[in-house]
Amino acid sequence: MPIKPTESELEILQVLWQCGPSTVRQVNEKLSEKKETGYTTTLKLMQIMAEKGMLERDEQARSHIYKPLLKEKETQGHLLSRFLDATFKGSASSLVMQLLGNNPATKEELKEIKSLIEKLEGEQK
Amino acid sequence: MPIKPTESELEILQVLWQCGPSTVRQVNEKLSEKKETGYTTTLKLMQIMAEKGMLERDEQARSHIYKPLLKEKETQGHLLSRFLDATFKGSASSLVMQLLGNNPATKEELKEIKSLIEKLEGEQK
DNA sequence: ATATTTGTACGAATAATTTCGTAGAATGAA
DNA sequence: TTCATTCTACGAAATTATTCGTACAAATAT
Repeated sequence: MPIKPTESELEILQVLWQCGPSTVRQVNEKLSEKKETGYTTTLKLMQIMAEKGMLERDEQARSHIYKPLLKEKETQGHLLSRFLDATFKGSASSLVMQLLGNNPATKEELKEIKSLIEKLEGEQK
Repeated sequence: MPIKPTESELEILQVLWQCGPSTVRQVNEKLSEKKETGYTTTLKLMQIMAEKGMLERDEQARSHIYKPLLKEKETQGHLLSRFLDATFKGSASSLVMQLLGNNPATKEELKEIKSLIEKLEGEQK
């Protein structure tokens, strides 16, 4: 059973994936751009995540440096597949319909997706 | 801010969307197919959902009949857009890539999606 | 050297969600 | 009638997630 990060944990992972290994302060600063967040709150969360095996920390320096042990794509994949089941009863096409129908995608995104589909159709034969 | 059903609440909504207005027992029976669930647990949840305005209940008969006040598509849309932001930083195309890359879709699904994209590309111009 | 700042540790308060036990009313069967 | 079953109501325990205060060690500045 793959690890399921909570919402707050995911926010932290996003920062680490984007910025690379970071200190609590750096992560907290980044999170604070979006929303009010206490330093010790972020600290505690990251400590818990380390305990859970989501993060690894380097205690060499006084400010510990954390890095993600979960891979971005892989985690997105797990979360997506859970979400797909819970919300769309597993129907990928309903999800995509809903997605493209509502959230207007850019022309580039559409082209990108289309070419992926064509590639898949090719493979499938 | 749209209402955000919790996971358990969503499971109940799914049953009601699929089966139409139902009693607690009917919902509980349906849920039990998938996983162990106590009757009073389901009852309590549905009562709370009614308080929150997610369900409406008809108290005419002794067994109250509940029906969803949230629309399926609409709710899926809200949940999806939250999920998209939280997990894919809002990038619809990454989500679709991940989705089609992993969960193999059928030929029909792919065709369906492709024609939707072509329609959208047409509109956009 | 002493005061200020910056860091970790950690317990515990708070909040949100889920589960369950028990009471008692209504219904149905023996 | 009397007993068993099927409901709702509801409080409260159990669980999970989030937030925060305080203590104190290390580093830095005055």
